[in-house]
Amino acid sequence: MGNDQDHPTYSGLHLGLGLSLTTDETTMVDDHLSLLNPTPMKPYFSSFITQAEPYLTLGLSSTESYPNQHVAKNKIDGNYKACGDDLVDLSASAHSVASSFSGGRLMKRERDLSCEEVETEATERVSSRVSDEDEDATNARKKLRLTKQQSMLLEESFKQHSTLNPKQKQALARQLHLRPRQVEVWFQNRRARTKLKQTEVDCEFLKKCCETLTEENKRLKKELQTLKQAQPMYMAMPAATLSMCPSCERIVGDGGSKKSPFSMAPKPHFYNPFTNYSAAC
DNA sequence: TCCGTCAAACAGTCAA
DNA sequence: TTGACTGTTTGACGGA
Repeated sequence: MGNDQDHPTYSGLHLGLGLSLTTDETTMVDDHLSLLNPTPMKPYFSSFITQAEPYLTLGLSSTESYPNQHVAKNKIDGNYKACGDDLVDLSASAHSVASSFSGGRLMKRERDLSCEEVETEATERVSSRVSDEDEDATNARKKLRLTKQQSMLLEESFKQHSTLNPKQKQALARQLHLRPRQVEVWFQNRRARTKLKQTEVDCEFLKKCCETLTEENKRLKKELQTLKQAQPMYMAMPAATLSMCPSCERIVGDGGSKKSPFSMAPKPHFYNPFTNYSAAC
């Protein structure tokens, strides 16, 4: 594979009408989930099995016939998809390019294709560009879009364990028809983005805490001001004779043996997640 | 393995 | 309806 001579030279565009059945991949996902989870999501996946979507494909039949060849070249270069144990010379981006000429909906449709279908269709459409791929494989950033099934499977695996040992990585890669490196990268990104999301959540939480504390501080200052105005004697009393109970926050004089006439009302409860002093009471 | 970054793919919006 | 534009998501890469 990968030789121009192996493939016929196409001329012009071809239009195809087909019916997609995703039973093969669904079975694969289902099998895997049954391993991961004793109660696989059968009802959900059964919808895939029973789905027979008609679809329309508009393919490019010749490299020479690309209406915008430089764009196509950029997008196809260096992309490939691994199916089974062999690397198949095709590109997820490449069939996006092909489908992009026929509209966004088709593009979306193609993301849901099973690996086998992708292999068949994309091989037909882009195999004649292999020489160009080789040419620019080094300087083009490879990018594929995982199918829904692949993403779901990865998500399921991630739920089980957020890191993979080499054996698990290999197994998952085989199962998903991806390279181990791709699985590894997916997990790296997933971990990083989970962490980022958690950081954002924490940040929001802290902001709210800060706001609440600021409000509380303002309220207490105001209360103190009111007390100062109402009870000038309060301030005249030597500080050494006053103490505050840390639990109920009442001000007591002389070690608290007798009740102070200046006892403050208990502070409204404010829960501080970091220092929950009220527990000491 | 993590982190920062790039860039393709995609979705949403809006004017013509 | 369509194409341009913009913002977001996500696969991939290189360095620490």
